[in-house]
Amino acid sequence: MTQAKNCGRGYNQDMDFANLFSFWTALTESQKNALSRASRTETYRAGSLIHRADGNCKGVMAILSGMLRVYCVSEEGREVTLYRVSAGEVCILSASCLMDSIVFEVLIEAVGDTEVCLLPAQVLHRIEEENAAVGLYIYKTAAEKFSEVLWTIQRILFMKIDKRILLFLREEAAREHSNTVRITHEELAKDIGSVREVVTKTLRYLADEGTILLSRGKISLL
Amino acid sequence: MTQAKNCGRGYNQDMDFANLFSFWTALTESQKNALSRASRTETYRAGSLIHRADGNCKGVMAILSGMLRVYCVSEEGREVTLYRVSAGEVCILSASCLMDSIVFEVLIEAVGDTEVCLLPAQVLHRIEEENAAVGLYIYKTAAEKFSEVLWTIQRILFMKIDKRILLFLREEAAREHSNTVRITHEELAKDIGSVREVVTKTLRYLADEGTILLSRGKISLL
DNA sequence: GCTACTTTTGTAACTTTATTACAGACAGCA
DNA sequence: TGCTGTCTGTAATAAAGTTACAAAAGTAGC
Repeated sequence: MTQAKNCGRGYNQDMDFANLFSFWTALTESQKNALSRASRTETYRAGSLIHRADGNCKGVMAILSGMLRVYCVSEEGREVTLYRVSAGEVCILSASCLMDSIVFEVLIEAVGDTEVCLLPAQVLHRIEEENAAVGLYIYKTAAEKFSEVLWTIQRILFMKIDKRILLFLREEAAREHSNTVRITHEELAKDIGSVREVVTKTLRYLADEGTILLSRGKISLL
Repeated sequence: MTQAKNCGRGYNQDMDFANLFSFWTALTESQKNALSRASRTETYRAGSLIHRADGNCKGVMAILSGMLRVYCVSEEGREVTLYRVSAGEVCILSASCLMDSIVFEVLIEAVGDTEVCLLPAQVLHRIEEENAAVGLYIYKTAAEKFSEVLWTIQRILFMKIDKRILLFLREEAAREHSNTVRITHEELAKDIGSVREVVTKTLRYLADEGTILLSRGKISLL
């Protein structure tokens, strides 16, 4: 029914889109057609920058495979990860230009090689003016993400470094169904909003204590 | 036309509401009537708590006079101010229960004696189901506030304490059209996300340097 | 295998900020 | 005037971030 030039190749593409984007069912047929025709898959190399702080932005993207990292940077280059977006989830801040009178100073990069289904900002913007459900979806999804970010921030502000590290490792372990997490101290530092040297020292302390086991590029929970 | 039992007593109450709440014009007559009848003014004493972290919440409130402070607290009781809401502005996080699948761990207190026009959550929730503009307004306003919060957080994470203090003082001075700010070190510490002792020391340094002038309960910019 | 190179980890000295603890200064009021 | 509570000052210590450098582990080319 709806025709996607680039995004998805299933028998029932309408259902594919509906699974990726929860506002899909609120669209008219012609809106669905316009969006699915404008949609396209994009592939990003590990480490490549998808979104900068300046005005222009790509649009709403559903992650098909891989992972994105949304983070902010200080003038000196210190990074703090706000959250990650994994396969099956939607990245909304890559559509920040659709939210007027709001400017987010955030960057988005691909963690591993990442494939997304992109709904371009331009087309979404046009449809938003016809259909209030689109605007509602965008702002609601953004607000949801921000509530997550607030939790992350509260951890950084109030929790001591050793607890933050352990909490992060346990969450990662649970997500990957393994008690070994493949990550460098540098990455871990960015994820918990700290710096590499402090993370290294704290990890060493936790290892001496017998809580974790360290090896190059990976950490095992005991 | 619309009848407000408690909120406002002007000749043209419809216009009053429209000035306070930008979604007002998108409502039907009966919705306006229902809301304005359910609305009420509430007065809070300086320092009183308006919103806790738990589930229940009051609703959307426009500040008529005074000021609210939205902040979060650590387990040990350390407070960090996220933002303030002044007369003429709208407090949206006091309606957090209207945003489903979102939980904000924030508190709201009255800074000075404060008078608000409250649109109760219950009634708003009913109207939201009939009129998409209400939901859009709520989530959009929340997203806007969060973008402000993100700036505040970035300051706390990346900016040194002396710059943060001076920036805050200059903003306060501009807002009050006076280069003397009435505030205690304790309050200032909460506002910039630090602690009183550090603020006292830094202020002393700035005073010795000749940038500011200190006296009990107030700080003057030179 | 050996060497050159990159990435990752380790460590130490130092700075900044937070925590803990206590004391003095000031203002209002009984 | 003295009492009381709030506000400010200070110091010792702990936690975290910064700067600087080096060792260890992995990778690629020969």
